[in-house]
Amino acid sequence: MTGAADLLAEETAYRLDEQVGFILRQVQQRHALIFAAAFGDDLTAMQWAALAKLAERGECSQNLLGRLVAMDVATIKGVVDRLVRRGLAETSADPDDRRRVVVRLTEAGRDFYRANAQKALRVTEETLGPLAPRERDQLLVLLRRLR
Amino acid sequence: MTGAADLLAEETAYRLDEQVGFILRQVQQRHALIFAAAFGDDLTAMQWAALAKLAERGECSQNLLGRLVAMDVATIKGVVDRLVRRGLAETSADPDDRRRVVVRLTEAGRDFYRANAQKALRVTEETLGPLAPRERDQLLVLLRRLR
DNA sequence: CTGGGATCGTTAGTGTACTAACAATTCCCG
DNA sequence: CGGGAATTGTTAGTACACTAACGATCCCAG
Repeated sequence: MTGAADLLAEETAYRLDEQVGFILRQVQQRHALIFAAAFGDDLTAMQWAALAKLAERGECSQNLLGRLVAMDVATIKGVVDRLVRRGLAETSADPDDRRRVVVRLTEAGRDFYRANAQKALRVTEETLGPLAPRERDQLLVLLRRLR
Repeated sequence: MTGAADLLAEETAYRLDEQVGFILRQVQQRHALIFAAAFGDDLTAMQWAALAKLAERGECSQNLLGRLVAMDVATIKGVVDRLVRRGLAETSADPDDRRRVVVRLTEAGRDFYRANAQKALRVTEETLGPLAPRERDQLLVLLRRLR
């Protein structure tokens, strides 16, 4: 069990194409393409995520929103700024805690959400398209454990 | 089977937390953290990917390298520039095709690859840590089909 | 009630990612 | 062989993503 086999084991058996991180990035790329094809110049996936979370939970502080959509403080600020610029969200000072900025959807934001939620579901659908229903469940179960 | 159930079906049953794209992004974030913990300020995952591919295949044009590591022309340029700035890679004009820039590792680049390939494997290992061996295989098979 | 620690938000800096427009080559077909 | 099409690379512009440093505010223990 020693000898040549050990030498091979010591060789750097590193193949980029087999590493999860590399594959993960490519799956993300494909998902981004599908999303962009569906939403075009209207909204990015990040902006949609923030908007959808606001629709789901109602208004909340910018900081909390960031945690809910897994964006750090610097990133969520940019995303909120762009949603505001597009007239889909608005911000105001929290009277109870003057550190806080409260973010909420505008009427246009709520309309946009209602008009596009189905389309967003189809993006997920198309992303998982190559898999059978059972395989999709399997994948989601496994991915969730790596979160 | 009609009535209230139909109304519910028509409701936007969109839950951000259940969408592949959202989960995928969080898994990527965790992987990036693990990579950064292992490689610190030495190199980003992108730079490592390009370096590893160059080690695997030897020199090649910047354009081809980009395709091999799934980065578009603008992105691969930035990554190569940073590898060159760190002294890990170098570029030269291709005498046979004057449009092309040939990229190759320096001696320092090859040393860095040999010194860190095992560490890169451990990053993959740790990313997949929560899964049993059989589950890891399952995940990779499914992910590859979504590429 | 006060002072130190935690929280919230902004800014600056670096590094992906992608698009679009452009210039320089090279290729190939008529 | 000549000229349009395709390939290669650069640049500019927008949008994530994270770190670090900073100021303002809030909270709580002594």
